[in-house]
Amino acid sequence: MTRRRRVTIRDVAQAAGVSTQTVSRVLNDRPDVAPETFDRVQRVIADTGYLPNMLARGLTQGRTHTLGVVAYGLEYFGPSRILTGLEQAAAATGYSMSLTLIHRPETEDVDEVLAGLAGRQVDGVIWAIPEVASNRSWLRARASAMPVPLVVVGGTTGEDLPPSIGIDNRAIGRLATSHILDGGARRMAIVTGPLDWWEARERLAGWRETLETAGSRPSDGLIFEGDWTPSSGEEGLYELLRRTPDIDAVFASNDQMALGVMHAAHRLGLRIPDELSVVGVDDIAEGSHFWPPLTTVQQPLSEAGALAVEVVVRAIKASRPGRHSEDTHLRRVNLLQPTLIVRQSSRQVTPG
Amino acid sequence: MTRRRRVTIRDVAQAAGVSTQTVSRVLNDRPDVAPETFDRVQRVIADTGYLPNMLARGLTQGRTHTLGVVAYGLEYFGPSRILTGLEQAAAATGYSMSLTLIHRPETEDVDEVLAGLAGRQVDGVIWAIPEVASNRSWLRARASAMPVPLVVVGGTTGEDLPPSIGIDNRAIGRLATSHILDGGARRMAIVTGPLDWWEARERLAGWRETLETAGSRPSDGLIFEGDWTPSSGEEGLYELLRRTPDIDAVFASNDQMALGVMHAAHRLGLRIPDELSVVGVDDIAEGSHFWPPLTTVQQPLSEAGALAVEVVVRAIKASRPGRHSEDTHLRRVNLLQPTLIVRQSSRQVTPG
DNA sequence: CTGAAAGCGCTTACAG
DNA sequence: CTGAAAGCGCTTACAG
Repeated sequence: MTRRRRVTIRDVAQAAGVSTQTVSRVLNDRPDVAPETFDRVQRVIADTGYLPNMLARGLTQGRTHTLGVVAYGLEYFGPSRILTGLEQAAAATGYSMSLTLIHRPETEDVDEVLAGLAGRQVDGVIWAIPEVASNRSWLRARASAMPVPLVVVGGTTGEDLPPSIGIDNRAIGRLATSHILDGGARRMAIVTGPLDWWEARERLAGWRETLETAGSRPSDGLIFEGDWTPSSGEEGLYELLRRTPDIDAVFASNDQMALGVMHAAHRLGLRIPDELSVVGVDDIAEGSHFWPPLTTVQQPLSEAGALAVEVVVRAIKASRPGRHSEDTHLRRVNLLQPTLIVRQSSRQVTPG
Repeated sequence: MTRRRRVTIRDVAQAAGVSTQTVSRVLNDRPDVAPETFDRVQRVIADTGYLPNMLARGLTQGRTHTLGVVAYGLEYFGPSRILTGLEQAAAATGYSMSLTLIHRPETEDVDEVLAGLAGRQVDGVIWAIPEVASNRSWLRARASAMPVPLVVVGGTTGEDLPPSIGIDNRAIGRLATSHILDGGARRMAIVTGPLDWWEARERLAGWRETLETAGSRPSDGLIFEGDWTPSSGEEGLYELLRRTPDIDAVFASNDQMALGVMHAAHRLGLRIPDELSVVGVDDIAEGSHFWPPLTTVQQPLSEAGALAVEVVVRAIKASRPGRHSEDTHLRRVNLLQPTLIVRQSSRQVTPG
C-alpha cells in the first residue's frame, strides 16, 4: 500500500488561487480575509482533506499544544484514575498528551525521560509519580533545568519545588480512624503502605494523630507495614493478632490490603464488623461487593488530574512572552479533600 | 521565571567551529567525521546541554518516532493492562506515545481524533478500542484513509480491515466452561458482558459450544446479560435462580461480575463451591483474596499490547520508500491464547 | 572528511 | 484585504 504524498498548504493555495499566507489566515481564523476568499479556501480545504502539519506549525509558533505526562503504575487504581482525569482535562483544553511510563517510582534515570519530552518540545510537563524514597529531591534539580513549566500531581512539594496537586492523605487517615473510633473500637491496628511512600506515611500520621487526640496510645505493636497488595493485608492481620490478640479494628491503607485483612479474618473465623472493623482507602469498584461491603475513603483522583492540567496550562500561559505577571493566583501546594464512604465492614455508632 | 532561549544546532556549530551539517552528522552518529572533530562537537553538546528539536527533525525526515494510541476505559482492567504493554514495547522500540482517550467505545466522532493524530504526524496508529456495536464498520473507512499504518488491538478484524491483535475470547469461554463441567456441574448458567461487545458474544459462544459438545442444552433461560459491573453479577444470580432454581454453577464473563455473583450467593446462603461453582475472567489482583479465592481465566493483555506495537512498527518500516516488499510475514489476525487459573471458587474433579 | 545551498511545511512581521 | 520574503531548526543531496 503506497501512501500518496500529503496535501500541503501550497497545494491548497494553488487550488484556491491565493497565497499560502492567505490559506494560513483562514486556517487560523483570522478576521482579515474577504468572506468570499474565506469560503473558497475553506471549500478547497474540505475537498482536499487538507490537514495542517502540526510539526511545522509548532516549529514556527514555538508551541506544540502537547503536554508531557510522566506516570507510574497504570495497573494501580490511583494512577489510572489520575491519568484519566489528566487526559480528559487536557483534551478539553485543546492539548494532546505524550505519555511516558516509569517502571519504578524511585528510579533515577528519568533524566532522559525529561530530555525526551523537552526535545519533543512539549509545552509543559505533568509529573504523576508518587513521592517515594528520595525521588523528590532529584526532581528539584531537574525541574528547574526544564525549559517548560512542570507540575507534580500525587503528593506535595516544598518551597523550592514545582507546584503540586495532591490529596490530603493525612485527612484520609483521620477520617478512617475517627470513624472507627466512633464505632466504639478499643484497640485499632493499622496496615500501612510501604513507608518510603509519602502517602503511606501521611495516612499513618493521620491514624496516629487521631488516636492520640482521643487519648489512646498508638504503639508500634499496632503498626504493620504492607506493600499495597492483598497478600500483605492478609499477612498483616495474622501478624498483628499474634502481637496484640485483642485488636478489634484495622485501618488498611488501601482497599486491596483491606480485602486481604478481611480474607484473613474469614480464615480465622472472626466476624466482620462485630469482632473486627475494617476500613480501606480508594473505593475501588469491587469494594461494594466484598463480603461484607467495605467501608472506605474515597480520593478525588480524577479531579486532581484535572487540576494539574489547569495549573500547568496556566503556568504555560504565564510564561509566554508579553506576560510577565507574577503567578500569584497559582497556589503552589494544593491538597484536595477525601470523603468517607460507610458500608458494612465497620461498626456503626449504636444510638442510645 | 523567564525561560532563556534554547540552544540550537547553530549555537553548537558556532561554539565547536564547524558547520551545522557536521554537528548533524555527530548527532546522528554518522561514520564520516574525523574522530577529533567528533569529540569536540560532542563536548560542546554536553557542555551546552543541547537537545535536538524533534519537530525540526521530524519535519525534514518525514517521521516522528511517535505512535498514536487511541484507547477506551483506562479505569478497567483490560484496557489499562493493554496500555501498559503498549507503552513499554513502544519505549523499548524507541517510539514515544501520543495518547487519546475515547469516552464511549461506540462513539462516532473519532474522525477528529484520527485527524488530530495524522496532523501531529504520528508514524502509526494503534486502535485500542473494544469492538462494540458497529464501531468496526466505520473504522474500516477511516483506516484506509489514514496516511499511516493502523493496527487494532483488542478484537479481531475481517479481510478489509487493518491488522488486529486480540485474545481468543471463544477459548476463554471454552476453558471456563469445560473446567466447570469437569468439576461435575449439572446446570451451568452464564452471566455475559453486554452483548453488543464482541468479547462478550465470543465468551458466550464458547460457553454454548462447550455445553453442546458435552451433550447439554444451553437454553436461553441460563443466560443473563450483565454490564461488567459487580452489581450486574449480583442481580444476575438472583434472576437466574428465579428462572432456574437448580443452577449449580455460573460462568461470569469477568471477575467483577463473578464477585457480584459470589456476593449474591453469600446473601442467599449458598455455599461456594459446594452448592455453586463460580468462575470469572481477567485474574484481577483482588481475585486471589476473594472469599473463596476466585477461579478465573487470565488473558495475555500486555503481550497483546506489545505485539500490537511490533506489528505496527513493522508496517511502518514496510511502508517506507525503497521497500516495497509485500508484508507476507504480517499475519492480519492474531489471536492470543488465555490460561485457566484454578482456585477455590469452583468444584474440582473428585478422584475415584 | 567538511561545508554552502536548498528544502521540510508552516507562520510572522512587513509592504502595499 | 492580500502577497513576497524571511525564518523556525533541522537534514538531505551535492560539491569539493
